[in-house]
Amino acid sequence: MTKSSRQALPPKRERTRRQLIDAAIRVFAGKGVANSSIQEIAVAAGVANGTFYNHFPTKEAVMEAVAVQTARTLSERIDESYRHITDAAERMAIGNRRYVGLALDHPEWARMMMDVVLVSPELIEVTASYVREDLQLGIRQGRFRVPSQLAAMNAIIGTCTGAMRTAIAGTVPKNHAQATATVVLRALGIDFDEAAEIARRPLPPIPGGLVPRD
Amino acid sequence: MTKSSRQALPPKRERTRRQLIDAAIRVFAGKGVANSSIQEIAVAAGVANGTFYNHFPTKEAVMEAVAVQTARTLSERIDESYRHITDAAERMAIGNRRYVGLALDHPEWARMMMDVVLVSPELIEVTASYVREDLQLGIRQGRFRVPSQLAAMNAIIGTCTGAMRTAIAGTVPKNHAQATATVVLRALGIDFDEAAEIARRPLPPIPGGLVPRD
Amino acid sequence: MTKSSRQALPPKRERTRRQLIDAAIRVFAGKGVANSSIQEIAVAAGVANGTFYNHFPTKEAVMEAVAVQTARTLSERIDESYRHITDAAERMAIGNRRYVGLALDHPEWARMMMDVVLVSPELIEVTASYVREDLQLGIRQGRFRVPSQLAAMNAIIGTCTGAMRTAIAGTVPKNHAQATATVVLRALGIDFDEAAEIARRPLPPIPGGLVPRD
Amino acid sequence: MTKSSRQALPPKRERTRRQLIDAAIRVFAGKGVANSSIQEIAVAAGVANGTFYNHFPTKEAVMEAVAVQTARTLSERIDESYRHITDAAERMAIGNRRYVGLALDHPEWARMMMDVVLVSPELIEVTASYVREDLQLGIRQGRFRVPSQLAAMNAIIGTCTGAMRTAIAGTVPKNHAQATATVVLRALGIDFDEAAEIARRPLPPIPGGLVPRD
DNA sequence: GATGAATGAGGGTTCATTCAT
DNA sequence: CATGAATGAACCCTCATTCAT
Repeated sequence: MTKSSRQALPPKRERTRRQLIDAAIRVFAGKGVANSSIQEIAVAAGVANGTFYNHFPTKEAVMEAVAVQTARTLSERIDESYRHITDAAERMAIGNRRYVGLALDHPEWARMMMDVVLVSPELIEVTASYVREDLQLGIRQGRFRVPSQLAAMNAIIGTCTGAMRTAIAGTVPKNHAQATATVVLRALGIDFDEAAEIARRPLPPIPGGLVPRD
Repeated sequence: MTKSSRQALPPKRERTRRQLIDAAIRVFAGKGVANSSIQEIAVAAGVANGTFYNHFPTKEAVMEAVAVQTARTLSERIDESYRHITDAAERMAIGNRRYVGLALDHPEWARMMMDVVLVSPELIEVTASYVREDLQLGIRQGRFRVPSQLAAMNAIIGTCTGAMRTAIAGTVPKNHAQATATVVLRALGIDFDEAAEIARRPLPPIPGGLVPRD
Repeated sequence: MTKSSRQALPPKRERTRRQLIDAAIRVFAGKGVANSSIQEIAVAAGVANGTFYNHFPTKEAVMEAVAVQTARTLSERIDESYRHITDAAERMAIGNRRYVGLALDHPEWARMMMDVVLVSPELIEVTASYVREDLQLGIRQGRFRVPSQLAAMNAIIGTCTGAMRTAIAGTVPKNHAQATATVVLRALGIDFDEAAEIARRPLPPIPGGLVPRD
Repeated sequence: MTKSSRQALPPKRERTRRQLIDAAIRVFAGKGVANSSIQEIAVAAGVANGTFYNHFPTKEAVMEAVAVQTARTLSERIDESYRHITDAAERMAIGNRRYVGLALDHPEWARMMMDVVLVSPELIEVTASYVREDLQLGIRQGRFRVPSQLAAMNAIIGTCTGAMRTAIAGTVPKNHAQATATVVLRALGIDFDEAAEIARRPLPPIPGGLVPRD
């Protein structure tokens, strides 16, 4: 077959797969992961329900794909936006505020992410790996002092997760994202005034926005 | 008839209700809340499925009952065990370690609690109210310094939740509970060495154990 | 016990029975016979559901009681209101208009009656017996001429039933009851102008109203 | 493949739908609409219960399909059989007798039809529209004189319905259909002797019989 | 008689998954 | 590969009915 001889990846199959993932994201965001059926995803993707199974063996599989794509996209964009920052504390404060801000600006999106993570907890590792690098950087820099890496990771992710949840749930104070970042920095050993100051620094811009299309 | 002359309430209904709640706890602990059906709960309680509906209109209703009973029992026992402690920091460190310890000692139980909370997030308030009192006590005592109460609550609960989740998921370092308490105290403004020291103090005993029957 | 020594009928049992029938009427009128449960009737009657079975062996039994009481009450009141009318045609026109008027004034009531009749068609005989007497009277008087009594009964009851149904369903012309009575009289052999005139004559008053309480 | 090259529509879906409708007709005729379950219909159709829901969202939906198909078939066959008759009175008398005859010859069928109509009364309109045309034709021809079209329609349909019901219920006189038609004609203003004569005229034949297969 | 908790058959509905076309 | 009809297990929930108190 002569098919596009230039591009190695067969484009048709890949496109359908992407349609399904995108559709899943929309459906999950709209009705929550638990209330979404495969049929709805197929309809939203504009394909027959049987087609789903040519790409994903099960619902969890598509959730995993959604989680991976979402987390990867998010992490990459955030990471890129502060590539020039070298202080681990500041990097941490930026990352934390990004996630809380996501929950404030796109609550359904954030809810979907957290839903997905709940079902396949190992997927949090995609995000966690970025966080861990900054944590380890801070430790190497002597900026952070923690009793154990695991406890520190739990503190960072748990605090942010909690902050996102309250942000999604309803009204939060104006300084929610800053306060969250401040608390995290303190948990990592930065003292109060400096933590608060770092958490107030302006966020670097993100060229294409944080959330792809929507 | 001599029946308990003091308590007038017909015991039958209440007993069945209790059977159902207990059965729900067992079933939830065994297969997770999401995978548990009402029929299974009824069977586990040794009653007909229709009986369930004489007591709870829906699965969420029984989950609420489970959550309330669980959280209340737990909170009360923990609270009672450190009634004599006046330092908010120490109180906090005890409470935190209790919950992490629960996840280490009774992972299915802990998993069940977290499942239930996820479905009806408002139920976390039962536990949170105890936490909040210690937080406010610490603030009044000048022990804690936080950028916002909400952020602090998120840090406490989020960090502990994360620690419980990792404890449930698999292997954690021996000092997991201590490290978690230390990090939380640091997030609240206690400095490292003191936080670590407080988190190492022995836990007061709990007379009847933390988890009722099992 | 001295119980009312005067009244022969034990009043308690009879009162409960009546409560149940009245409650059934209310519930049936409110939600339709098919959607009404025995439990609802018991609750509406203010008794325990088990009590129902001390009075009626089954749902149909209470429906029958409802139908008999309703039809009897209605028929008796209507009959009494035109006891002084001797012309069978006029009697017929009054009866027809009463029923159509019932559907116009108390649609839920009428709907309930028709529901009940549908489930136990033999109960229509309670009402039909009154109609039949007027039909036979008219035949004896030489006012009516019909090919068969059965066909005539079907015409009278069928036409009124249809008129009631359309009345319940929605908008009908102002003269609906009159037009219905006119058509029936014509089916029985009265010529147009006289039929129309008879159907326009004023209805005799009904002292206590047609429908008991409501 | 030679498949029917003319009709492009995929035949599978339509065939299953038809199976379901036919099965519903059989089941409804056998046990009454109210006592028929969707599962029974599915079994009778030889498909899985879930398949039902690929075609009808609810029991009422299949009832509607049944009613429409039944009423349409019936009306069309009857209509066609007297296409050559121009006198509205005779047309009316034929139609009336057809329906009463249906109840006499195929009581379960007739019962099913009436059951279905009871649940979705708007479906009677399919049949009523044919009746209405003859009524209006008669009025234009000066054959009929009625106080209101609605009352006349109620008389026609109500009388026939009643006659069908008594026919289904049990014994009726030999001239039942004729007597019914006579009474209806009289309600519409035809005088007795002519009405009786018209109602006695022979019925035009119906080529394939009135009821399809059974 | 009245009570009301318990029963359990039965019905409606969903949905992940299969498979012939 | 895509299609989409069919499948059937599993679930939720209702409610007439029973029965010990």
